[in-house]
Amino acid sequence: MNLKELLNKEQYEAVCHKDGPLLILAGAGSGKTRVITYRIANLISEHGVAPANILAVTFTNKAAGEMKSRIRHVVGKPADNIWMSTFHSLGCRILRAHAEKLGYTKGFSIYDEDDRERLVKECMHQAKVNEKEMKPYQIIRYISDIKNQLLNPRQYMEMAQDYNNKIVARIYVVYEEKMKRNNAMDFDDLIKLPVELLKSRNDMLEMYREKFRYILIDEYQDINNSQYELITLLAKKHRNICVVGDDDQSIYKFRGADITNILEFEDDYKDARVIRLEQNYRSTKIILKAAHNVIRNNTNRKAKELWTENNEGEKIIFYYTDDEIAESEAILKEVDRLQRGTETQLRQMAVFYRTNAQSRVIEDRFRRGGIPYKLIGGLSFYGRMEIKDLLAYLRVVSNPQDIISFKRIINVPPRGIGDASIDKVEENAMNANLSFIDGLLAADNVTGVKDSTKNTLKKFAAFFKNLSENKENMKLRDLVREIVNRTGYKDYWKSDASPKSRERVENIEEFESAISEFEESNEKASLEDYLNQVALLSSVDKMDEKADAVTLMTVHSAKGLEFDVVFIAGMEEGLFPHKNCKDEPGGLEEERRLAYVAITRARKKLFLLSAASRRQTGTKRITKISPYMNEIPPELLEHRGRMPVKTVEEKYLKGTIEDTLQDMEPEFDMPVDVAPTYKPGQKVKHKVMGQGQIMKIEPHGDDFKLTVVFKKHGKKVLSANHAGLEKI
DNA sequence: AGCGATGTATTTTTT
DNA sequence: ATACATCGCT
Repeated sequence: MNLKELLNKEQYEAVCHKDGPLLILAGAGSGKTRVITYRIANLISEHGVAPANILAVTFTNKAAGEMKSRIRHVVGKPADNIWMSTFHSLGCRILRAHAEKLGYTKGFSIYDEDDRERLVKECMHQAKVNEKEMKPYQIIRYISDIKNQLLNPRQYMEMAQDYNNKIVARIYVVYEEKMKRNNAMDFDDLIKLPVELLKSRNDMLEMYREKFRYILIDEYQDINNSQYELITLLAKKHRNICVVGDDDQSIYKFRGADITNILEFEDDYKDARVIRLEQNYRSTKIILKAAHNVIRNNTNRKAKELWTENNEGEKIIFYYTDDEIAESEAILKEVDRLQRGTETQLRQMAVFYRTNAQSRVIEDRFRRGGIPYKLIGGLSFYGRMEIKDLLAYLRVVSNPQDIISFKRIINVPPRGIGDASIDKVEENAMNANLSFIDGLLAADNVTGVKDSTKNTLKKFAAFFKNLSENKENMKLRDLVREIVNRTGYKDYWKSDASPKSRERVENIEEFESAISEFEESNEKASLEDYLNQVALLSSVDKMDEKADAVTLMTVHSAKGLEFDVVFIAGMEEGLFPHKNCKDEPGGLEEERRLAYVAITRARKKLFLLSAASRRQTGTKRITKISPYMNEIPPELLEHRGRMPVKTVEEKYLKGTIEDTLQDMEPEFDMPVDVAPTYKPGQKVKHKVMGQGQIMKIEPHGDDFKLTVVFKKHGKKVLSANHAGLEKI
């Protein structure tokens, strides 16, 4: 392997660096993956480092798998001994080996946000917190933050000062108790608990420090506090830590990612070597220039500019459409044209959007237009209700302590078991110090539950107890078949002929074949392995590389990927940048980084789309073009679709009000049907002022403030209820 | 007690 | 639009 020929000067330096801390600042498309894989291969083949002594953390399991197979090409089978995965998979692997030391068993469940919310609701109930006071998902956010700070309930209790924090503290205590009783971990635990293990057990710390002599972390800019702690603990002794990242691509602040980790790496390791990769091999000059002109508006960043030897390329297309339907139409049209006209394959095209909700319209249009697509994230296969139900059935078998999963499926399909009965049985189990499943078996001791219900409960529990005891001897597929048939789950959906139910039956069958497939390709895998894999695979991991179809995904999911042609839909103020980011400190800068990430995914062709109006949660809103569009130099853009128009006011001052009626871009942020009587653009007549046009509607108490431009008197602000306007 | 129907608020992004 | 809670009916 002649590295000098394969790499540029900086890449070569990074690959050949052996011992000591190394920071690689790798811009978008600068060949980072290449550097990581060659560096690991080089450590093994040139420096004789044992693969088992290498730990590499990547952002997706897919990236890990790809790198591993490339390394295998160079060093062969020993590459399998490298620990290469995401942070959460790493944590899970450590915990599976040492669960008992922390008071869990190996079969612990991993709770996703959905399970967490169910649990939090129970906790709120138990801690006597009204759901109106704080919403469950807010509590989850708080708890997640607390766990990222590695705080236990007792520690947090002492710190909690203000009203909200005190409420959260009360719930957090109950939450942790219940999690432990359910033998369950959330995503945050998968990092927090390994840290606790290493901190409390010196033998464990020493063992893992000796094992992971060489550590490599990708996407370091998106690491949160607990992940930082974990890595720092492990790396402190040998200090062979190489981190790779780009401060301009930090987009996960909402889940605790802390950009200062990368900005301060050189303070943590004073002797750190720093290498910058600034040559871009991915995009055209025009795309790169546009990206730079957007990101340069951020103040909190390391100054830098990527460059490329690639072609100038084509102009970026700005597509302005009437509404989101027309937007999807435009995307479809362009996709179709590219697919026919050039050599671009569908798999080389992607549509990005800021929020998952935007995907539906695009999906519909693609489906009707006969263009195959793959949807990443959102309500994907594993997010479907029926699949989650089946997974809950499996989790009950794997972890009979998992009360949340039990409750999910205990009355699905309906067996006449209601909340009241469950509560009574659960309370009885608690008092008698029984597990939930044994509590069900002991249903006879409970008062106030019908005999028929008791029998159902007992039968139900006995069935799962039996499966749970025999799970080792059963094939996974048989386990699933047994569950699906014996619980009547499939028949339940089959009995209903609605298209929705038929789809569910199909999904159930697809699940059965998916599990068979898993079993065939992972012979030694247990039920627990399967459940872990399902819980920890990211949406991008589940992406089908082979299918020739257009990819639909959020900008967040797009990180680390690249496509020949990229469409970014919904370039509108309030959507991208999203309105919820306005109040958060640094929120707008983070949104801009998101835009930067989105733009830099494109190799050859970039489409940016805005719709003049958009329906959101049922109501239609007039939109404004995203400010990021103004940051891109106009000479890089080519316009398609309807023309952006000047404001009503501007037009009015120049011409007649009639001219403005056709094309206008009113400035308001109200649902159109909130003010039933008035609409922006509506021409009105006032007793004194005469003819005018409504430009802006804002809520004002129970009333609305109307901004009206009158022909004779210019702009006035009036109260909707008192102005006495007449529509004309 | 359990189920279905009606009314109402709404989550940006993800392991 | 959709999910979810609450309410009233069986």
